[in-house]
Amino acid sequence: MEQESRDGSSDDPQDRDAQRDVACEPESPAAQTRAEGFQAVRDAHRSEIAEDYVELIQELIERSGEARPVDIAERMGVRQPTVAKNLARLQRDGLIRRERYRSVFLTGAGQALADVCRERHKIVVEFLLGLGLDRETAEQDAEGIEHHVSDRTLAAFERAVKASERPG
Amino acid sequence: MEQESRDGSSDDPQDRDAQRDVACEPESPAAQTRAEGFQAVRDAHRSEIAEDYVELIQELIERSGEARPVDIAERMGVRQPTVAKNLARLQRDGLIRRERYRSVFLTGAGQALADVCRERHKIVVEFLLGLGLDRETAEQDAEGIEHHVSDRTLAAFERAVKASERPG
DNA sequence: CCACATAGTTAGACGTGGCTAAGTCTTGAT
DNA sequence: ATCAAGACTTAGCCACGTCTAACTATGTGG
Ligand SMILES: [Mn+2]
Ligand SMILES: [Mn+2]
Ligand SMILES: [Mn+2]
Ligand SMILES: [Mn+2]
Repeated sequence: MEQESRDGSSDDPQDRDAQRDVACEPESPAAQTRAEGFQAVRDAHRSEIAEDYVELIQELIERSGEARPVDIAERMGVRQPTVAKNLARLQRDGLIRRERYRSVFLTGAGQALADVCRERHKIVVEFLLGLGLDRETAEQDAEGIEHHVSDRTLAAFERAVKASERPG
Repeated sequence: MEQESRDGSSDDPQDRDAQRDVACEPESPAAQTRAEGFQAVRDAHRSEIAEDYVELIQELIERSGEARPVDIAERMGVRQPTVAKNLARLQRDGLIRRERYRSVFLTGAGQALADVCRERHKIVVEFLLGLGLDRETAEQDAEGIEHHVSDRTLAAFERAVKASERPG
């Protein structure tokens, strides 16, 4: 149970991982590379609420003229005080404007974020539909997947959507 | 700013959403369906740590004979006390066994979960690779996406992987 | 056999994001 | 003009998941 006993001859704690990687099976990312992946997931989680809220707020405003907390709560599937707290964070982060007892509006930054998220959401949904999934499954899975799709992967999704729409 | 003013004639609060859906643009899930999607994402987030940990623990045991907290911490990209707390939750939930100052082992339930997660992880990675992504991007995005892929979507991914491997 | 490096634990802080209960504001109906 | 219903806020609770600082156990090597 001591840090060098499994690696053999190394005296330097720095090269433990390199040693372990060559000593074992071929397919495994370096520990640090792996850690970056998990870090990226944690980062995505921190922006997820903001992204989903501004997207929904934008849609509510377009479709019904205003975004009321009660409607946000219903569509997010949470209680009103939860929405209140999250809206306070969005305001703190400069994504929305609001006055007490009034509906919510997007700032410029909020609009910009909403535009990006809506487009990304649309691409992910269409990609999943192209795989043959029903709309409800596509929508539900996209709601989670969208936050974990890198630019490269989103581009790949977009290519696949175009490829299956154009020549079809 | 009152709950019925936009829907027209309804007196019954229950059918607000149906009314709104027909009144506006065609493509938008019902509020409740949408809420289920967000709920599914929140549920996935609650099991995510457990899934990634048991998967990593299984791999460490297979590759080096034991799973030490310090190695988990390095690969997860977090500090040791974070691992300690998460392992305590895993133990509470019956996924791992451990004694103080010793390494970690999976229970039967932990093994079963790890098996499922590893297989799912592999399918998602291979699917992304099949889209033409580099291995590092595929691994990193898969680390997040894997937790938001329903059974149906996973099956679709698997079909796509087989289709691109077999005839190629 | 003992010291020291390393691993592991504990304590305590913090922010997020959920909830309930209870209060306050607004507004349409009477 | 009032009032009741619904929307919004506030207060306070909780669990999770991250961190730092400080302490304790382990086991190897001198
Ligand atoms: Mn989403
Ligand atoms: Mn979305
Ligand atoms: Mn993962
Ligand atoms: Mn994984």
